[in-house]
Amino acid sequence: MKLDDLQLKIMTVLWQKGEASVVDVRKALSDERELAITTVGTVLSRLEKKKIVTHSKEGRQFVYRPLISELNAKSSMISNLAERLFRGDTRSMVNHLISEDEFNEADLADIEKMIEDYKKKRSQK
Amino acid sequence: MKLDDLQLKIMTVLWQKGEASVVDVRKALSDERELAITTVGTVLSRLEKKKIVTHSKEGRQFVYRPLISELNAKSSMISNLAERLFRGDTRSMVNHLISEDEFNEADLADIEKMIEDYKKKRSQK
DNA sequence: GCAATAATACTACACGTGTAGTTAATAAAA
DNA sequence: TTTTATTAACTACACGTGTAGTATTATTGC
Repeated sequence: MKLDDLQLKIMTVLWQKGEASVVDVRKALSDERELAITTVGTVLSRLEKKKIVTHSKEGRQFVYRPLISELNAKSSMISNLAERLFRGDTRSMVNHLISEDEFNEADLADIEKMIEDYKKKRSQK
Repeated sequence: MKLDDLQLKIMTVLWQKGEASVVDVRKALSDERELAITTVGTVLSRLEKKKIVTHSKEGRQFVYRPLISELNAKSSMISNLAERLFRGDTRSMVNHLISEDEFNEADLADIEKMIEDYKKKRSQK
């Protein structure tokens, strides 16, 4: 799956709120960008055509809900990039992040902790 | 910077070979996709317009060379995604990879080793 | 009941990209 | 020298996306 910029912004609002009307979405984004209501509406119906969201009627207005989870969407987008950049080898992607992304000591320690935590969690499952 | 699918494929060839003519690029990609020479040419000149590659004349044909390194391009694309998905927090991206990407024990060990190696390398610089 | 308002539906347009055909220029072959 | 092959330039078109105006429909306040 692939979400372009505005699409992702809008999905983020839906994930955050659980559900939202066109007006809600527009308002949620108003800090960073001033969009016409129709713009938000258009994008939302396109997302619906692609089965990424759905809507139900609440009075006279549509309330949209995501059909895919944030986690899934992110995973999918990350895998997609890993596919494109590292022939699907996500380990290489992690390696790139570690060795090129200017993490400081503390960040690295954090990451090591994440790994330990994850190992622990997994072993007890 | 942003490279779409075919663009990235073509850049990958250039990075690999250092430089290549339109015919070379086409041939290098011929295993996975059969493209018209003009298609490759069109994409290459668009990339040139965007200052991502340049060319020089070799006899009657153009030889293209990348203007940006593979490492830079990848970093940029990864940062871009991290920006979009995690508000720029690459640590979160690593965390997502670790906890959602179904790494096995060996992978995790690998990653820990990468971190150690990187730390070591950095400390002696 | 009618006018104003609010909401969605429909239409439109620019831009980047993938894709490739057609044309023009040039070099090689006959 | 004329024909043929090679190469790049130009043109074209479909598709997805961002963006929003206009039209239509439904609601509500008077």
